[in-house]
Amino acid sequence: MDWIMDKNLPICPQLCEKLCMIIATGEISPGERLLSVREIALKAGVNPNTVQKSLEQLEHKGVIFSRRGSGWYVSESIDIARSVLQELIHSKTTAYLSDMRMLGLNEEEILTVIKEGFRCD
Amino acid sequence: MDWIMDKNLPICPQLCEKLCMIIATGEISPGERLLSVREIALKAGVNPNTVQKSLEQLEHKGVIFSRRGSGWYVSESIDIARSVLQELIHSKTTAYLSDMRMLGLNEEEILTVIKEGFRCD
DNA sequence: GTTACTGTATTAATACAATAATACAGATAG
DNA sequence: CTATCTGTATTATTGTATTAATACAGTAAC
Repeated sequence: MDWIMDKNLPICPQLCEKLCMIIATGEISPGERLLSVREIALKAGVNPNTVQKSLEQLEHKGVIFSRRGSGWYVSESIDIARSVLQELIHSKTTAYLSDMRMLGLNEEEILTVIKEGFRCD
Repeated sequence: MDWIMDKNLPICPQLCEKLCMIIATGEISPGERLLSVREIALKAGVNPNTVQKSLEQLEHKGVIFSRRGSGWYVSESIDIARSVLQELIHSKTTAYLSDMRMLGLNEEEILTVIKEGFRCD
């Protein structure tokens, strides 16, 4: 995991997504401990308060839980993390398609620009 | 043109996109006058200052120009507006593809979620 | 020339995200 | 027990987007 953040976009959701990926892919298993708030903040180059906020949001969704004074731990199942990612994929796709239609593209044209995007990296 | 804004997203770029669409589609022709700053603000339900800022950004790109005391007018060519839209399509697509890869999807899976998105509206 | 419309500029207030700097309390290893 | 690591909470500050309320100057119609 690279912990490279885009400083032009909101930090908090970026952190949530990265942490979810780590958990959904099994890089950290259920019951295992995450890096500490301060360690994540250091690695990502962001404020500990922002990390704390992200962790609390994931806790609210049931992805992780905290033991005060000990650390943050992955919940018993990674299905929650996976469904959070699925929800993200769905909402981002819906927003993208809405944008493209707003910009005057039909379905065929959308597929064309997507495939063009595949070639240009 | 509907002038319905998403209050959860930044207003200024939304206005720029809408105005660009109006011009690129020929709804207002080169040399023709746009609605006044205050009229747009009223129709879109936003602040006149925000409209002003959007118009200045489009002026900087050469899409429109202003005549003080008279109004805002579409530039002689609509090619500029069209290229601005093309640039928007490209950057939004690049950002979307980057997101999807960050979320662990490969090209085939991206095409799948796009086509699913077509069905669900 | 007056009126009513334009664009333009300025200042203040509000809301929010993120940072910064602490402080405190629980956990754990020595 | 103590030191040091944890999470947690609080307050202040910064930067940005937006709103709000004006004020001023140019344009156009009458």
